[in-house]
Amino acid sequence: MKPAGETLAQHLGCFGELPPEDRAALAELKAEVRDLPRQTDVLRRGDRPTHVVIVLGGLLYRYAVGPGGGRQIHSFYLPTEAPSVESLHLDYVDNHLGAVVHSRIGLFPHDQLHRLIDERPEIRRLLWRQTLVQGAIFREWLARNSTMTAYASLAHLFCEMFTRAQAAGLTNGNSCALPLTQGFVADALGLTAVHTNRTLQALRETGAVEWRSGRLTVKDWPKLQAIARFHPHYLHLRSNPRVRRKH
Amino acid sequence: MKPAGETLAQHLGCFGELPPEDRAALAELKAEVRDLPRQTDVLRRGDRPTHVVIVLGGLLYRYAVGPGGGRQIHSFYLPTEAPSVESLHLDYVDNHLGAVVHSRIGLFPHDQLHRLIDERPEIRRLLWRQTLVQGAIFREWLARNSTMTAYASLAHLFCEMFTRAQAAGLTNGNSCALPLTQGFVADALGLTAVHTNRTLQALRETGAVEWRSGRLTVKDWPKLQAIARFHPHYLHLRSNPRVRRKH
DNA sequence: CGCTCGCTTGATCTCCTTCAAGGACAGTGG
DNA sequence: CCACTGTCCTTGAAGGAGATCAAGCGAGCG
Repeated sequence: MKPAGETLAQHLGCFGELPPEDRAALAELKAEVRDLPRQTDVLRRGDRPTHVVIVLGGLLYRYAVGPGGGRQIHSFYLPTEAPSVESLHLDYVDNHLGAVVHSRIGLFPHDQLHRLIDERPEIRRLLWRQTLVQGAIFREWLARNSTMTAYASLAHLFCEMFTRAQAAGLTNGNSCALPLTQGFVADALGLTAVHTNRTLQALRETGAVEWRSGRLTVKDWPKLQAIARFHPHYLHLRSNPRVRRKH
Repeated sequence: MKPAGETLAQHLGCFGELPPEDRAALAELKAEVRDLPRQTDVLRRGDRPTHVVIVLGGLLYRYAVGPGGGRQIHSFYLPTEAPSVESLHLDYVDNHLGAVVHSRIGLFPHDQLHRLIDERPEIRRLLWRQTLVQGAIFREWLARNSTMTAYASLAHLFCEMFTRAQAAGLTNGNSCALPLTQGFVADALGLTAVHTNRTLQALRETGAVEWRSGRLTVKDWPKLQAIARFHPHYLHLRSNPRVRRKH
């Protein structure tokens, strides 16, 4: 497997130009690699992390648990993505980070990253930007869960995950791994598992998308995108042919 | 009125210690001050701003307009707050920023702030942190709008706005200005104006809170907080007596 | 004085929840 | 090899939170 530092460089490269020296500096980062069994947490609310997490394999998710035991999932994290860069500048984390399925993560010590941030403005710029894109995703999820029907919401989630998988180089033709259960999706969309199931069936019948046994297959992207009203500008990806930036 | 640079310093001070030199450096920032009539926009989706906005008076809001014309409000911005710090590192903004009521804003040129960011690590840290706290607020709104009832959601919004007003030094005893219409609140909570109205009446009847003609009065904070299940940790405010951080 | 904007109320409809239960499948232990 | 168990998916029926449609009212304002 590629060293974790290179993976981080690849991820940051999704958001902007990264000079070769900076890329090399990232590649030299030492990361502790750790395996996470499914349904275990890396970070819990209130923790004061000393490392930044990068996903090397599997699937992570960020979530909060409400007083009634209800779980709100804030985001899913594919391999190459970095879910906790923000911990560099917040003294405690305000939600949980766990593994959906058995996963492998890398841990970069804060001090190493802070050194790079101090010395290399481009790395700083892209790390910062990465946290801002996270914020943009949260806003999009807010709008989606607040205003869209279950039907469109589900399609939207599929569009986003597929687009991000594409940016991460994880797609295989028109399909990618998405090892979630319907319960996880329900908690991301703010629905019940029952209704998610029924909505999924409706989506399947359109023939636009298939999602079975942990694998997502986009059979008709324009149709799926139309159902979801999906526009990837909020992901701030560069060099994705599908992304048309407004100038 | 206090110079805009000092206001920015005050705001950043809500999130962490700011050395006197840094505070002085901020205070020397030159800002263009501008008046905004109500219901006008400062930034529109796709813009490439050259300045960072700070609210000096009135009330701003960040929003997106869906394909069906539906408006999702992502946040409100009180005086002293800075809604567009993220534009320093994103090349285009992905939603609109407008004035709810007649407002006054300050505009800091990007290059001036970039200079401070390069030269003053503490300012950089707090500016970055400010953007991360924004992200935390979006996550909280996501969870609120996705999982809470209209009744609790409305209470939650009141709790948040009052707490933020307190941090900004804008409260007067147990009340603060909140010059919104019910339609704005509805679009923030993902409800209709009609249902917002009915929910508001239910909240009024509890005697916990009053919100009339643009002024919010918290008559029973513990009760309101209990209804909303409000915990301010996500605001990452320091030195707010009400904030109990988990260690 | 009339007009617009925002608040309020009523009646009906629907999307989603809740509760309940059956079935498919994998892992485990006898 | 086969019961046993848990997890996930699926389906049905009933109930509720909030949407939608429609209309009246009050206050600020040109």
